[in-house]
Amino acid sequence: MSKERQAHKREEIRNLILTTAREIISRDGVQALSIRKITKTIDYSPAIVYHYFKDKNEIIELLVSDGYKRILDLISKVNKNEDEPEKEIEEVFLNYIEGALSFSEEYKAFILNGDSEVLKKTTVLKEGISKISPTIKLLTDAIQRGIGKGRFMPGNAELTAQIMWTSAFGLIIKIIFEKNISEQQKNRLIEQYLKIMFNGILIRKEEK
Amino acid sequence: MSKERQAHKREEIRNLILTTAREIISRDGVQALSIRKITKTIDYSPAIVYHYFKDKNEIIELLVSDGYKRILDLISKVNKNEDEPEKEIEEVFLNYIEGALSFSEEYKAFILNGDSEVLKKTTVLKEGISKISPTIKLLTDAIQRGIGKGRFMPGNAELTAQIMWTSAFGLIIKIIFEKNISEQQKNRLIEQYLKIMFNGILIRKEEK
Amino acid sequence: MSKERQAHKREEIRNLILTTAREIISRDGVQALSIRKITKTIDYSPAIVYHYFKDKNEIIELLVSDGYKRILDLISKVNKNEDEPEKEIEEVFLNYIEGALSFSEEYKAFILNGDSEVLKKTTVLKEGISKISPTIKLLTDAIQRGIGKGRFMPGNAELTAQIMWTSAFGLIIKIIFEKNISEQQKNRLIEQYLKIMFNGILIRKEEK
Amino acid sequence: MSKERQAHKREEIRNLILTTAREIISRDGVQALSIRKITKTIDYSPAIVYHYFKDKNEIIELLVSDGYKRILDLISKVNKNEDEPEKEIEEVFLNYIEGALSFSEEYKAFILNGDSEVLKKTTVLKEGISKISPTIKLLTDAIQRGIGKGRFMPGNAELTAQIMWTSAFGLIIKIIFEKNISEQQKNRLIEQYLKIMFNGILIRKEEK
DNA sequence: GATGAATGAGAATTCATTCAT
DNA sequence: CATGAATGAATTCTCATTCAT
Repeated sequence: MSKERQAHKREEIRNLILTTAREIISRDGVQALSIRKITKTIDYSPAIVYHYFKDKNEIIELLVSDGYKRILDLISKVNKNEDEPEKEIEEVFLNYIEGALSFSEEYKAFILNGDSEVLKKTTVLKEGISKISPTIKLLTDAIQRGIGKGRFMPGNAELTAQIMWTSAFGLIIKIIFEKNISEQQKNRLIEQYLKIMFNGILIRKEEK
Repeated sequence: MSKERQAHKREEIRNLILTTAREIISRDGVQALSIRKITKTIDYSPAIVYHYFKDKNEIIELLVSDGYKRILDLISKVNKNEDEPEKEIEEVFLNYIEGALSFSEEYKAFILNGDSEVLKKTTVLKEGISKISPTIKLLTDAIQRGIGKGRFMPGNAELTAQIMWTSAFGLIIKIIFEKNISEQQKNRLIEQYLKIMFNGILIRKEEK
Repeated sequence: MSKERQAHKREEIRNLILTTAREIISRDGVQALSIRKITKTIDYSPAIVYHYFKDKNEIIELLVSDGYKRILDLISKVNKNEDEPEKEIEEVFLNYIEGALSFSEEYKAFILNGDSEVLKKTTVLKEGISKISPTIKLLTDAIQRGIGKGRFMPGNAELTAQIMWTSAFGLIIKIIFEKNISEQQKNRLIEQYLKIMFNGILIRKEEK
Repeated sequence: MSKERQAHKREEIRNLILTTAREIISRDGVQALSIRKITKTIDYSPAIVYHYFKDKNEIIELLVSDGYKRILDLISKVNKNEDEPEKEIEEVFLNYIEGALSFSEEYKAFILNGDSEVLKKTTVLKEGISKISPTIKLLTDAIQRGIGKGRFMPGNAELTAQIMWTSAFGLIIKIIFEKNISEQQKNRLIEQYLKIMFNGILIRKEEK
């Protein structure tokens, strides 16, 4: 077998393991992942895993950072909109929500993973997180821009980003858990989410 | 021993088991609950559990529906405020958030439980849910009142209730998972949550 | 089954496990001891061990302290001999050597065990050990007495005790390893050991 | 590549494997030696070992008999001292003890190896061994010379050699096992060992 | 009503070894 | 000559559950 062929084969089995792991996590949650389950599915001996990965943790971490990257990609493709940052933010969240829902079980598994390694990457609420997390930074920047332009209410942009994010997150998780939500209802919810975020529910005095 | 006495004793041990299970879940999370841990704590043999419960799952389910009741209690104690429904809603959420955070591990276990039995009770997003779920009904009513009184923006009150609920839910879950959020930061986030819900982030044209 | 009967049965199985473990250690060394080997021998499932013992370590520790106790017993039965401490010391070593050889494999396993828990109990060479180890204390005291009485060469009694002990130890270990030493040769070696030791520490009449 | 060149290369890798194995044993003890550890260190695949050695055991045995040779070398370099054989013997033991301690893990592995092949080489206690083992022969001869010269107490020189050897052995093994012995205490112990040994076998002036 | 005994299944790893290439 | 793939057998330990008593 040629070297490329061999490397190819190797990569194939690595991917087989990763894919199987991902499927198990999607189906049963990350805590249900076990080496045995993986290898039973692909009809190999459990020891084979240690041929391709250091340990179970390496697999989880690979899957996590992969999922993380996918989510980042969803957001970073958004077009800058200098004049109307709300349009930009809307696009971010539409992308994010649609994307998360499209690989929902994985999203659920990772974002709700209590593992401290995973948590490091998914932290959102800490003060100053907008300097660390690319997602929150992107949001915070857009909000700050909106404030600067006099389009958004003045205030702490990071806090606003955090609430917008956790609110979207809550909606996504609920949609994932409640499996039978119709497409139509889903869209109405997303629309309402955006409406409230941008306008709130209160009619302000000045408006009267 | 009289029959009542016996029944009483029986009830006592059942409660002992349930209470211990609840403590373990609160401390270490639901996935750390094991029959052995329960019975070691109360100094009984593991087998005793099967005298009082079908299996481990029954215990978890009981705990979950109990937690559900407690959450409902948190909300239903809120004082009606006819003139300013937003005050009422604010109180609902403050109660709800504080309450959920005060027994956080239980809340997490309960609300993120994938079991279909449990899901029936925690459903929130379905259209028409405001006629079924007391929580959402309460919220929807208050919002409807606000709209009627011309204080809230017109629109679908149920949808608004759902978004407000899922948004609070997302914030709560994130606070629970990211263990090291300071009390101060927590309060700032809750405050910002309420501010956005009520006012949104956008400065509306009419306000200029 | 009566309570005593039950307790008896329990004790029986505990002992069965311990005895089997001891046999394995004697045959194959302490590092070859495994839960599976024990339970395969006694035809039980591996899990049973954890019914009777916390973990594998507890078994080893029990066996070790048991062996330790046995050795201590060998020595502590020795009669004090105030006028001629050398007689007393001789008896100590005769007892010790004979005793160690009578459960030789166990002695070997434990005394050569590199496990730090075990080492704590079998330490001999540290300065000041005569205040800790009963064995060395007993020896040191007797030697000190001999020095005081003008029968032994003056010097550091603890050091002397340590060398006498390690020398006996070396002899014992070698006898155990070289399985085919005849009874006669064994006795000649022990005799020679004592002869060298004593003529070494004893001040002979002519020197006075 | 020429045949010699090839053989040379082959020998080189063999030695690389052996050297690495020796290092692992010295560092972590013989029971920690594993094929994987060897080959990971030298950046080869585990399978390579089976090209050069039958199995893991062959490696250990080679290492052991090599260690034996090294110990022999330590002793055989000692200078003959016709007039004062005790000086010669002292040098032998000082060399032996220092040498053994300088590659302690190997010494331990070697001397405590229960393998019958190895035991043949390390036997010491059999009657008549002084005609077979070079070490004991060397010692016995020196002692015999001492007796002949009227400097040592008359008696069976082989037995004396055996006791001197096993006593040194016991001290060495204990020093190796009890890892934290200070250099100072070590030297005191060795000194005491020699003092006891010699005052034991030496006929002192007063006795003449 | 209570429990001790017992287990089968499963968890993650590690290891020496074989074999086709 | 060298190796990557693969495995079977071990290792310790945990757990939910059953059952005879």
